[in-house]
Amino acid sequence: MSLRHAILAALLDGEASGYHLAKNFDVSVASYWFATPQQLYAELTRLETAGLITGREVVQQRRPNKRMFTITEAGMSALHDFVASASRPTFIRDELLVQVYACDAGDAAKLAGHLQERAAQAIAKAELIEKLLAKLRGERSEDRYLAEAVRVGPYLTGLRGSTFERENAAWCHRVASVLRLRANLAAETVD
Amino acid sequence: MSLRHAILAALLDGEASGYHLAKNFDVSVASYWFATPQQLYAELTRLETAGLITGREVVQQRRPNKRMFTITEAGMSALHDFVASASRPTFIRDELLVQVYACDAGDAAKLAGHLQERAAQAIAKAELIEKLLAKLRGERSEDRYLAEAVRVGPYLTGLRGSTFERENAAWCHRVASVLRLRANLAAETVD
DNA sequence: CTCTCCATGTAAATGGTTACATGATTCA
DNA sequence: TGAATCATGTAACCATTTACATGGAGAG
Repeated sequence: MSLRHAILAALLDGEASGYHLAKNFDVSVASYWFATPQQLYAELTRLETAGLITGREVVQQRRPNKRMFTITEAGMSALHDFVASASRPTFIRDELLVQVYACDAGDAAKLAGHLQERAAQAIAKAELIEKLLAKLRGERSEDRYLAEAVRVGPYLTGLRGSTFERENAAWCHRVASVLRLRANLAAETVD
Repeated sequence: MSLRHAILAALLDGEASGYHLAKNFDVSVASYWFATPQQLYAELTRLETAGLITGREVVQQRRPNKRMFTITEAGMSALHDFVASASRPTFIRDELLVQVYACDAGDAAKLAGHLQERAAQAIAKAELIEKLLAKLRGERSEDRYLAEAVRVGPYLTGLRGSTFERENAAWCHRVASVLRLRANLAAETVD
C-alpha cells in the first residue's frame, strides 16, 4: 500500500515520467524502496485516477511520446497524512543472508566469491549515494545544510542508504574471510 | 521462491513445528527474513509434499497436537545447491524511510516521535541478537569461535542483524534531532 | 546488422497479507 | 471474566514478478 506514497514522495522533486521514475528510483527514493517499471506504470495510472497526480502527454519527435506527472493538492494532502502515520518496523528479506545462515551445509568457497561481488556492488552504490549527498550539500557542512536547507528528506534518507551499503560491504568482507580461513583450516586437518 | 530455503535453513537447528518457527523466526533466521505464520504453514505443507522435509504428528494432552518437521536428505541437497547459487542485491522496503524522504511535506514533529519509538525498538532487537551471539560464543573470543565452531552461519547473520539495528537506531536519533532543530529554528523565525 | 536506449503497456503467475475459524489451557 | 498462549488451517484479497509486445533512433 505504500508504493503510492513512495511515488508521491519522488514527485516532490518535480514532474517526472514513468520511465524516468523507473530509472532514478534507486538513486533517489530507493536505497529504501524498490519497484519494477511495470509496478510504477500501473500505480501511476491508479494515482491519476484517484486524482493524487495529474499527467500531461508530451509529444516527442525522435522518441516515443511520454506522460509527465505532477503531484496535485490532493496528493500533497495524502502525503502529509502519510508522513504522520504509524509505520511498522521493516522486514528485511535478503537471500544472501539466508545463504550465509545455511553456509555450513553448502559450498562455502563459492559463497565467499558471491560475497566479494556483493561487497563491490555495495561500495559502488555507497559511492553513488555519497556523490549525491555532496552535490546536495554543496559548500556547506552537513550540519549547516541540514539546519538551513529548504528540503532535507532526500539527504537524510541518503545518509541511511550510504551507511547501510558500507556496513553491507564490511560484513560481506568479514564473512568471506571467515569462510576462507575455515576452508584452509579444514584442508590442513585433512593433510 | 526463497521462503522455502529460509525454512530449510531454520530446520538445520533441528526439528521444529510451524508454530515454533513462527515464534522464533525473527530471532534465528529473521533479522533478514520475515514470514507470517500462514505463510509458514502453507510452505511447510508444500515442502513436505516435495519431500524436502518430513513431518510427524506429536499428540499432546493439554495442548493441541502439533506436527514436527525435519529436513530430509533431499532437503539438505536442495539447500546445498541454494547456498552456491547466485542471488541479487536486496531491496529494502521501509515505510519509515519513505516518510522521512517526504518529511518536508508533512508533520515533522509527529514523525520525530515515531523515529524515537523505532530507535527504541531497534536497540531492543540489537540487544536480543547480541545476547544470542554471546550465548553461542560462550567463553571463546569471536575470532576463535568463528574459526573453531562446527556451525557459524547463525552467528554470522546475527552479526549483520545487530549492526543493522544499531545503525538504524543511530540514524533515527540523528534524523529526529535534525527535525526538532529545524522546528525550533522555524519557530524563532516566526517570532 | 545487432544491440541498447527510449517509453509504455497487458496478461499470467506467483507471492504475501488479512480476516476468519476453532478450542482447550493458563494467568491475572 | 477476560486475555494470552498453544496450534493449525482456509479463503479472499492485494502486491509483486515475469513474460510478452511494440517500434523508431542512435551507437558500434
